[in-house]
Amino acid sequence: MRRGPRKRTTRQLEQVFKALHGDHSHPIAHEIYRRVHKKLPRISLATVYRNLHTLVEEGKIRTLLLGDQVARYDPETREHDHFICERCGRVSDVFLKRARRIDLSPLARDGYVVTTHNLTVYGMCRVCAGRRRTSKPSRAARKPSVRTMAVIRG
Amino acid sequence: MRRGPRKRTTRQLEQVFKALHGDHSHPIAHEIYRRVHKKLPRISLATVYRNLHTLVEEGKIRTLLLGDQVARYDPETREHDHFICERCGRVSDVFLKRARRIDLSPLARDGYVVTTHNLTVYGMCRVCAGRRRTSKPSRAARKPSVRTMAVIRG
DNA sequence: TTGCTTGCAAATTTTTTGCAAAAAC
DNA sequence: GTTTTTGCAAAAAATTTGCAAGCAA
Repeated sequence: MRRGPRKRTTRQLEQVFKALHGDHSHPIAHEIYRRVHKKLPRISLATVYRNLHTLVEEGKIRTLLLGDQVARYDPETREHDHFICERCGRVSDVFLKRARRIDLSPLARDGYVVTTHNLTVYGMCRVCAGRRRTSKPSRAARKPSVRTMAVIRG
Repeated sequence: MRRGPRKRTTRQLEQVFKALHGDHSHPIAHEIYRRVHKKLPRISLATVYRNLHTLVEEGKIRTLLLGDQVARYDPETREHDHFICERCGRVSDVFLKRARRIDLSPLARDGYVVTTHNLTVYGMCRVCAGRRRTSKPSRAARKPSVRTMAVIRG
């Protein structure tokens, strides 16, 4: 999972990991920077990016590229899927049972060698489904760009 | 699917659509620009982007955000999935039978309202699976960034 | 000490925008 | 003729990189 020189334990690396550990909000790099900045006011965004990459290489966190062209980071490394609320923008972890997951055998029969797959579901989260037409959409985590309206987000 | 003033038919719009029509290679904007540029040497990249957006709004093509933070465009508007070859970078359309697709009912039971979902599969395409360890990976369509090694691309 | 890591600034990459001129209808 | 679209250049937004100085081992 890693090659090259062994990594050193720096305050910056530790804090970047701490900022993400146990969090299920799938923050983007700048949000993580904001969090770490409170502990280490001199840290730079570049260092946050570099440490996020380090953590990904070490398998401690994962990068999520869910379709808004901005990388999100997830400390949940177990296999799981994601649900994106089209109203509030929140990204939730979703654990579908293995048996309920996708049958990819037709691909294998077709000559493809499958290593992994990714499933992202779109719709309304529980909170927003409740509020249905009461309040107007809040763009919580992220601005849903004009484009994302008619997009296949993969 | 559209609002605002009705669109005018320009040579630029026509050529952008032609450049994509019937193509299954999922090109990025710059590749489309390159193609159209042969026909209309004075076209600008901005115009290509604007026309791609127009075509998406009209439902003639789709935007694919598959995880490399670069938008791809697909003239195939029927519901389908994608396979990304981790060796050559090629993106293939994949049509899995409805019955074989994902059972999302657990989500509904959990209070989520599902509108769409997206499935992307990773592995080796037929061509590369044949060549297995003969030739070294070519980064055909796109550079697989270092990051994409340990990423959940969704 | 050695050499990986940081902070800062500048560079990259992809996409969007402002605006006057050109093209559609 | 009026209104949309284009081309060009500049702006934005996200991420990466060069480099001297700082720190971990």
